[in-house]
Amino acid sequence: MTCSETILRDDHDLISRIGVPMSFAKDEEIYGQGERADLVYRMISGTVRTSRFMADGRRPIGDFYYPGDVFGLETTGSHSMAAEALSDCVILAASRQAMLAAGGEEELKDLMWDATVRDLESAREHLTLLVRKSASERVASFLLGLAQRRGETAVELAMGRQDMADYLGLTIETVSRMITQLQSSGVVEFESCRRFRVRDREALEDLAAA
Amino acid sequence: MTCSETILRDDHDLISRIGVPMSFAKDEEIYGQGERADLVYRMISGTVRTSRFMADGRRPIGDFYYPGDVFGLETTGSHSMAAEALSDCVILAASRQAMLAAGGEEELKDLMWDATVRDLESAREHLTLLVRKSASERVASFLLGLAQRRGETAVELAMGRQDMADYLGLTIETVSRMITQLQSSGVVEFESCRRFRVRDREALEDLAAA
DNA sequence: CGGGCGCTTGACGGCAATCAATCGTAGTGG
DNA sequence: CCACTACGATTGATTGCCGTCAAGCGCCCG
Repeated sequence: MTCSETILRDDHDLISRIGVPMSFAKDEEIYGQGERADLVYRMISGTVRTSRFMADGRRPIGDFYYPGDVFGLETTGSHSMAAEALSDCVILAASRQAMLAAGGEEELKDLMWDATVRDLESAREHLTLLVRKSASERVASFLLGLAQRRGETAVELAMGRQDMADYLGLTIETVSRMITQLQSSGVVEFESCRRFRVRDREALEDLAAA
Repeated sequence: MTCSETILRDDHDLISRIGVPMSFAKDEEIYGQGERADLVYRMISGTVRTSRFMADGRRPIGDFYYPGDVFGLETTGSHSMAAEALSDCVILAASRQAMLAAGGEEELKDLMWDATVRDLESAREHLTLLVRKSASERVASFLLGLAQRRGETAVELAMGRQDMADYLGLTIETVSRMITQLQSSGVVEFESCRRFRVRDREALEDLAAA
């Protein structure tokens, strides 16, 4: 982990104002499960996933975080999940103490509120995704979600098949099969296994719907 | 829906101070999906479930709320899910306006923060439950959760099999089979279909574990 | 006593997990 | 530059769990 100097700063945001930019390499751990949570992070570039290791090897994924997202807040004092870089990342980090000193309690509260609300909405969306029964619906929803997060037609997948599978509650083989299926029905097109393009948005929405 | 007079009030809580007690009969709707959310509720007695109706008939359950819980807050202005009484209920209701006038912004913010944090933790727990693959693990986790929420050994099930099934992402038949299975292995004992007792807590924890 | 409703049980089929092999791409060393 | 390796993704074959359909049971209430 190294520090970088040339980072765009948005002075309207508390973290952006006092945060320290840090770089993480792919697969590097940002914090571990169980560690004390005294830093708050804001994504500048790259993608991060939070996950928890379970005794039997299953690995539920909490969430993915993209540029602009704030993460690392916990309602308790310690991290219930670990955070890892899915790709090379640049992340601003700021301590609660420093933020209190720099911006005051009010601004810190607002920041925490926004991040928590976002986490809650994300968790709810994830829940409805998991309750959807069929594997194809889950995969379709996931791809659609990515596609509408970025406006573009061609979307880069930040994560590999295993991470998708963990997030969707499926196996990597099933995810792969569903993707193949979506492709052969002409709904999406994978240029490479990490990059796809929506060919028939309406059909994709129908498959994702419910 | 009728109003009741003789309700215990806890004056340390904003809702308790100015809330209006309301009674709901079993299966009565407290608010509907899509309605404007300007009231906040606090359970006094009974149980409430929030759920969303989907086009194909599936009905994901958001959460169950028990005495003491606060619900009805939304991060947007309207209710994304409906709330219904699972049993006869008494609930305190207070409008945001009235709470602002009576307690001030600070106290309302604190209230919303606590309720939102609770919702988030609950959603995360629900997520790990759904990612658990096997039906028996889900049912075991659910029963264990209920058992540790109430300290007692004998637990009353507030909801029917259908609500359990919706919450667990299973069918009512599968839930029933798993319960039978748990019973015949001596882990729990159902005195009636709405009331059970944990016979071997350690075994139940093992089954729920992961 | 009879009807209705919710729960349980049974038989069967389908979908996704598992096991296993192959393919494709990227990275490495000759 | 090209083999060779390694790893992730895909595809195939088979198993097994859970959903579906259907019947039976128990309980409450009229």
